[in-house]
Amino acid sequence: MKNLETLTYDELLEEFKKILKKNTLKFTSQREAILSTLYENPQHFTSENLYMLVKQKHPELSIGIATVYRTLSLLEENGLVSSISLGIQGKKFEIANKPHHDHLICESCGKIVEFENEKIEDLQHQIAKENGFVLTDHLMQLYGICTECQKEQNK
Amino acid sequence: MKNLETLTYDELLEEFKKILKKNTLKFTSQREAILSTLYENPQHFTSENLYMLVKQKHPELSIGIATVYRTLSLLEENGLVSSISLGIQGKKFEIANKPHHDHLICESCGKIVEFENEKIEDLQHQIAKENGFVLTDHLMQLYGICTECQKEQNK
DNA sequence: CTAATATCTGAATATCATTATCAAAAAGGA
DNA sequence: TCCTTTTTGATAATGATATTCAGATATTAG
Repeated sequence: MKNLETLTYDELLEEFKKILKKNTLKFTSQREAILSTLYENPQHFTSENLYMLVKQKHPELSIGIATVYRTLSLLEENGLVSSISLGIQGKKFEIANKPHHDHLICESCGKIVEFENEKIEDLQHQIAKENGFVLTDHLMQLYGICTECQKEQNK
Repeated sequence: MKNLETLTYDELLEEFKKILKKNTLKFTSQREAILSTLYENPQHFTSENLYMLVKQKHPELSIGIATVYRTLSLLEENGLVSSISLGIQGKKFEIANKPHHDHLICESCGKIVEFENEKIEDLQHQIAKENGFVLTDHLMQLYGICTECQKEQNK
């Protein structure tokens, strides 16, 4: 698979069709609507939020929440979408056509800032190695209070 | 509060009683059974696992799953217990009387190795600062395949 | 293009972990 | 000990996600 970071929507769509074909799955208008909505809105969505936006953007289609869940799982299994678990706030999804990054999350307003840090990645590999693990993935979330919410608290 | 890392069980119990008193809560045998089970078994428990172990260790007590959930929340709010969210595998709890650490998790067998790395912690604070955040907490989980499971796969 | 077949869909229902409710029991202060 | 408040376990409620199923749709062979 090409590096997802550089994909245009058409290329992403081709990637998706290739995956579908490989798994004997069908290309449907619901699946495309979900993919295009994710591509056009590179934010973090809950399943419910995405469901509502897809319905709004594609009023001509009938679409059910179950299809959104099914398609998100499919996309995530195949690396086109990534997710983060936010405890009480639930699970959020985003399109995976951007460089790897981690998340800095405001505990007050829920704002998510993306960042990436190569030094930390290197250290993570080193730690895994020291413990005899082959590293396959990682999750790093920093929690804090953003500038705006700090001001809010001082009022 | 004293540094939890150095606490004996009796000291931990005193800490707990102090917290209860401060919040006008009562010291009950169920609450003590949960705390002592966590102290004597410094592993990672799901609520369900802990519930079963407490029942087994204290057959003389009647104990309900709801009480386990309630007590874990209480302990976590007061820093005596910490938790990690493991996606599909659910939420796991452990007693917080050890140094801060993060987790390296085997995706094959579920084994959890604890580690701590000061350099990463420093970098995390730096990242938060660069983005105007005051850091309150963080979550770092490394996923991989442990030595044993690597051997297993090569059989 | 058409027919045949497998996959998909939405709606409804089921599931599973966690939380809320409530009446009876226990704790702890006077 | 008594009285008030909190706690408890059982059960019901909740909410997010998964499953079921019959009708709709996509793909493929011809």
